[in-house]
Amino acid sequence: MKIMLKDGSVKEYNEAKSIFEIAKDISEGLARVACAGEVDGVLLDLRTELTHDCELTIITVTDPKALHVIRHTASHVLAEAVKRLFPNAKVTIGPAIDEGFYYDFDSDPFSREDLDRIEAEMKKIIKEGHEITRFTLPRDEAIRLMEEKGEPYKVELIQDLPQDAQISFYDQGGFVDLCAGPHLMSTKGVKAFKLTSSSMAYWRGDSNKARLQRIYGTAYNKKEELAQHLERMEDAKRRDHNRLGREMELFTTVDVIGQGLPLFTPKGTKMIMKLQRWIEDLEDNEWGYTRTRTPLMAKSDLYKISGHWDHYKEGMFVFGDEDKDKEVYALRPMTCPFQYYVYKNSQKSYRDLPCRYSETSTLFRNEDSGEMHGLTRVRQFTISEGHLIVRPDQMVEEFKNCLALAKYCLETLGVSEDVTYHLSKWDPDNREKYIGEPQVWEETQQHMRDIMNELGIPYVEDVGEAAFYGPKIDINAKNVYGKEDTMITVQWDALLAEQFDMYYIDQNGDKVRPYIIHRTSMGCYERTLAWLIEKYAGKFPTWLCAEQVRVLPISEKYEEYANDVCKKLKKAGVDATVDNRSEKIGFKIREARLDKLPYMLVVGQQEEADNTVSVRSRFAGDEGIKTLDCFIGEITQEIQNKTIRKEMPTEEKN
RNA sequence: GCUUCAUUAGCGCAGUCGGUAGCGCACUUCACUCGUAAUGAAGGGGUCAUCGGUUCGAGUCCGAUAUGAAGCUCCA
Repeated sequence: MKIMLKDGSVKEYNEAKSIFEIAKDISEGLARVACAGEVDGVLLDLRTELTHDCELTIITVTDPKALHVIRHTASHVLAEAVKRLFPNAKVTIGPAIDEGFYYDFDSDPFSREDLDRIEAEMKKIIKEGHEITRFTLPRDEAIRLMEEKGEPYKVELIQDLPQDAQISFYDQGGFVDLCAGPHLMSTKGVKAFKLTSSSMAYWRGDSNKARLQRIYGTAYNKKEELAQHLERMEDAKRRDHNRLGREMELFTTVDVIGQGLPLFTPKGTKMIMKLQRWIEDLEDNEWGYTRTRTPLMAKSDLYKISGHWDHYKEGMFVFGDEDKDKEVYALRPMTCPFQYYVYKNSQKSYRDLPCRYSETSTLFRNEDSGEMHGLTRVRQFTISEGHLIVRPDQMVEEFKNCLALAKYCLETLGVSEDVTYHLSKWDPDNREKYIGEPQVWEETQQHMRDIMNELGIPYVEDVGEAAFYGPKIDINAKNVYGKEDTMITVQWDALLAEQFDMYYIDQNGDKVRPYIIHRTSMGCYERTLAWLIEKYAGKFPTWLCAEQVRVLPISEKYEEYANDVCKKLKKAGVDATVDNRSEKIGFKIREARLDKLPYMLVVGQQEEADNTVSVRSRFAGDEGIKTLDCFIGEITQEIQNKTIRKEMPTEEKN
C-alpha cells in the first residue's frame, strides 16, 4: 500500500497501518502534535487503519482543521461531565461549530453555577486523561446498547440510519457516545476550553418537539488562543450597536412605547437623514427613479389580492375583527401593492416602461416578541423601497442595474467587502408556500444565476428562502457576533402583475403583462445604521457624522470667535458645534475624542488674530494651523466625496 | 412564541443575614480664564420596573405582568 504525503514523498507498507502509526513512522515529534488525518480530503481519526493507496495529510494542533476535532472531543467531555453531575440528563447531539461547540441535553435548565461545576468536572476528566477508543456495532446491537444506557434520543438517531449501517461509538474511560467522529486520541488533548453560555434549543430544531438545554463552549489548542478569542468577544461587545448606539445617544427604547419600536434621538436622526437624502437624490437624479408617497395602511381587501392575507396575516397589525366588522384595516408590511396602484393610475404604453418607482417607506411587521433585537429586528422600520415595472425584454438589464446600484451603495459606505450574496430559491418540496408554476420558478432562477455569473459576483444558493411570489438575490452581512442579516434584496417577480391585473399596451395594441422587480438600494435604515455602528465602532466616515466639527475655544474670551467659525462652517453645510463650557482645553479635547468626533478646531488668541483654526482630527491627530477657508474647503470636499479617511491607531484612555 | 438570566438616580454599577439606599460619571451653582486626553468646591436628584403575596418589617423571599439580553424557533 502506498501513502502519498503532503510534501510529495511516498511511504510504502505491506500491512494496514493506523494514521497514528504512520505519523510516528514519519517522526516521533509529529506524532506528539498530530490531531487527525486527512485522507483523500476526508478528516479521519488518527486511529483509523489505512488499507489502500491514498493521499494523507497529518493534521497537527496548529492546523485550523484540528480545532474542529479538539472542539468535538471537548463536547464529548462536556457530555461526560454532565452525565456525572446530572445522571438523569439525557444526551442528544453535540457538534463542533464555527466558534466552538455545543451539546444539547434533555435536562432541567443549567445555571451559571452549574456551568462552573460542569467546567470543573471537565477539567477533572481531561486530567484523568482517558484514552478515547472507537468501536462499531451493527444497527440492532447499537440500538440495544443505547436502550440499555437509557438514551432515547440516541436510539432515535440510530433508527434514522440505514439498516445495514455499522454504527460507530466512542468510549472515553467508560463514557460511551454515539458519534461519527473524528476525535482526539485522549481527553488530555483538550487543553484550553471554556463554557460560555446555556440556553434552550428544540430537539431537531423543531418547536413542536422536546425542549432541550444547550450548553455552548469554545475550545482552542492553546490557552493564549482561547484568551484571544475571549478578548475578541469582548471587543464585539464594545462594538455591539445595541450598546454603543445607546451609549452614543443615537437611539433609545422606552418600555411604555413597546418592543421593537426604537426612538431616534437628534444625533441618530441626523445620521439616518443623511443616509436617506443621499439615497433619494441618488435614485432620483442618477438612476432614473420617480418617487411615490402612499398610505401606511389599507383595507384587508388589498392584502387579499396580493396574497399577503393568506401568506402573512400573522405578521401584520390588523385593526378590527373580520367576523364582526364590515371593514378591517391593517398597517402595511410592504409597499408593493400600493405602488402597483400608482402604476395602474394611468394606462401605460410599452414606451413608458421601465417604470421605476421609489419610496422611503415605513413598514410594520408584528414580529414574535422574542425576535426583536436593537435596531436589526424591529416592528416598525423604514426602507428605501422600490418597484420596477418592466417589459419582459427589459427584465435582465433592469435586474442587473438594481444589483449595480446596491453595489454602488455598499462601496460608498465602505462595506462592500463585508457582504455575501445569496440566491434565495423556492423549495419544490413545499409548494403550498409559493404561488406560480414550478417551470416558471426554475426558469427565473436560471436567469438570476446567469446574471450573477455575468456580473462575476460570487454567491451561494439557499433553498426555501424565496419570497412567495418569486426568487431573489439577498445581500447579507454579519453582525459583530457573526449572525447574518439581509441588508439589501432584489426580487424577481413574474407573478404578481397577474393578481393585480397590471398591463401595458405593446406595439400591436395588445395588453401585455409586465414583470416586476422588488428591490431596496440600501435596505432598511435602522438596520443599516446598526451595521455602520458595528463596522466603524462608532467612528463613522465624516460625511455621516451627526456632529462633524466641534470648535473648542481655549477660554471664554474666544467664545465670540469660536461662534463665528461655527457659523461659517454651518453656512458651508458642515455640522458644527461650539464647546463653550468653562473647562480646560484638555478636558474638552478628551470629551470630543470620547464622542468619536472627526474634527476639533482649537481656537485661542493666535487663531483669532490670524483668522485661522488649529485642526485636530481622528485620522491624523494634530494637523496644524490652517486658515479657516482652507479647512472649510477641505472638509466640504471630504463630505461631498464621501471620503473614508484612514483612522489613526489610538489607545483609548479611560 | 419558548428557555434562562436581568431590571436600584439620566448612564454605568454596589447594596452582606430581610431592619427603610450608596459610589462613579453626568446635571446645577460658585470660583478659576486656562494651548491639545479629566481644575477645584458645594448642591440637587430614588414609589429600588409595575402589580400582588409572605412577614412585625421586603431593594433583598415568592408569584404575575412589562421591558431588556443570550440562545432556539420564525423572518412573506
